[in-house]
Formats: sequence, C-alpha cells, structure tokens
Amino acid sequence: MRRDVFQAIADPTRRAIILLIASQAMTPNAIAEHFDTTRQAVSKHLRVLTECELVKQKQNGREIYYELEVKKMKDIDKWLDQYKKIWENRFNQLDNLLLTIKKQNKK
Amino acid sequence: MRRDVFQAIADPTRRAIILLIASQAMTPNAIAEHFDTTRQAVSKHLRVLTECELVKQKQNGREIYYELEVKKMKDIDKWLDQYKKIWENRFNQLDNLLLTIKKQNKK
DNA sequence: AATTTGCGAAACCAATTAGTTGCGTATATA
DNA sequence: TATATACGCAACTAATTGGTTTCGCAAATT
Repeated sequence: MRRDVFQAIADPTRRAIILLIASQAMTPNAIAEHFDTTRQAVSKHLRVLTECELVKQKQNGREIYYELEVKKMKDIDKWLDQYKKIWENRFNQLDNLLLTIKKQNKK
Repeated sequence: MRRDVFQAIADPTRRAIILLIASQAMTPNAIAEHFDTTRQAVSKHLRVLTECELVKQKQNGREIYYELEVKKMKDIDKWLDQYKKIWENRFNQLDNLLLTIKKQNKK
C-alpha cells in the first residue's frame, strides 16, 4: 500500500485532524465530535496518518490517544527546500528570461 | 471539482513532473519521455497542476511549454509554518509531558 | 456477572482518480 | 495540398479512496 506524507495531507479532513491534535493529543471519539462524521471514518483517517508516521498512538486504558508526530512534517519541508531556493532567489524570473530568448532565436 | 495544491502534490508522478520542469519549461512530449508513461497521461497530470495554478502554459507555435509557478508552492510553506513553530521550539516535548501528567492524575 | 463504552477490522458501496484509446484541431513540413 | 506532428478532450476501464454498517474484543461501569 502506497502511503506517504504527501498522500496523507492531501485530504482536507486529515489536515483538520492534524491541526486539531497538534496542540493536544485526542481520542478518535473526541476528534470525531469536531467533525460532521463518524468515529469510524475518523478512525480510517487516523490509520492513514499512523501508517505514514505523522501520528502516533498512546494507549491509556481502553482509550487511545492520538498525538501528532510533528517531526515527520519536516519531510515536507525538506521537499519544499529545493524549490525555496528558486522562489527566494528569484531564479524563476531568470528562467523566464532564458526561455523567452530561446523562443525568439527559433523564429 | 476539488483541486488544491495538496491534492496536486499527492501523486508521485506529479511531484516528478514538478521537479523536472522546475529548472526548465517543457512540452508534454518532452516530459513524457522522462517517464514510463504516455503523453496523454502526462497531459492529464499537467491539467491538474494547471488547475491548481502550480504550473502555467506558454504557447509557442504548436508547442505548449509548461512552466512551474514556484510561487504557488509558498501555499504549502505557509501551511507548514504553523507546525514549524512547534517542531523548532520543541513544544511537542512539552505537550508530551503535559499529557503524561494528565494521565497520571486520572489514576 | 451483565452492560456499556472505546476502539479496530472487515465487508461493502459510491465517488474519485490514474491511465488508455480514439478522436478532432491547429501548426508545421513535404 | 497532403502528410506528419503536437496537443487537448471525451469516453472508457481498473484501481483507489472516503465513508457506512456490522462485528468482535477489551476495559470500565453497573
């Protein structure tokens, strides 16, 4: 099963769950109360998040607290890094210029 | 149709396309040559990327060059920002501690 | 001990999506 | 003008996904 961080954050409900548990670990029922959905649906989202290690479980009696593994979000940041160089140093403007010149030479 | 940046980068092929055109605008055919897939498949991915404005087209005769709209990636960075505070300032460790204390009080 | 509560897992369904095939159209080339 | 090339678009298929329902199990409550 293909499970990576990018696929996990693609779903808006999952992003909402991430935001919700970012400040406070919560049980599936508690999370479900915040949305117009069932506990089971939340449970499936939590499974996806757990599988890609964006979230970890902490059992406490019969309750399972879900906690955000914030560190895992660095993966996204790392991926963004290669493009940050481009947008920060405005290399893209340079690329545009080069492309325009190339087109004109063809004519 | 639900089209946002997060959904766009969820697909590994689309991330590969983004990487490919980041340094150099390319035509669908040129992009397709880099992958084990057809031009039409690439074309569909480019449509998704165009719809969420991660990519823009530049027609040149019968060729259409696809260019990365790097600025749009800032949207992802903005979203990450709220969590960056957490992982950088190690607030998560504090949260863990608070949660542990809470559990112990329950017992 | 019986019941309730919190949960995951499996079976199922509807919607979405990635990919293919087969068009039509516009630009370039012979 | 006829042909080849570059492309988007629509119809179709197979796989995936979000969600529901139902079940069983373990922990808590009565």
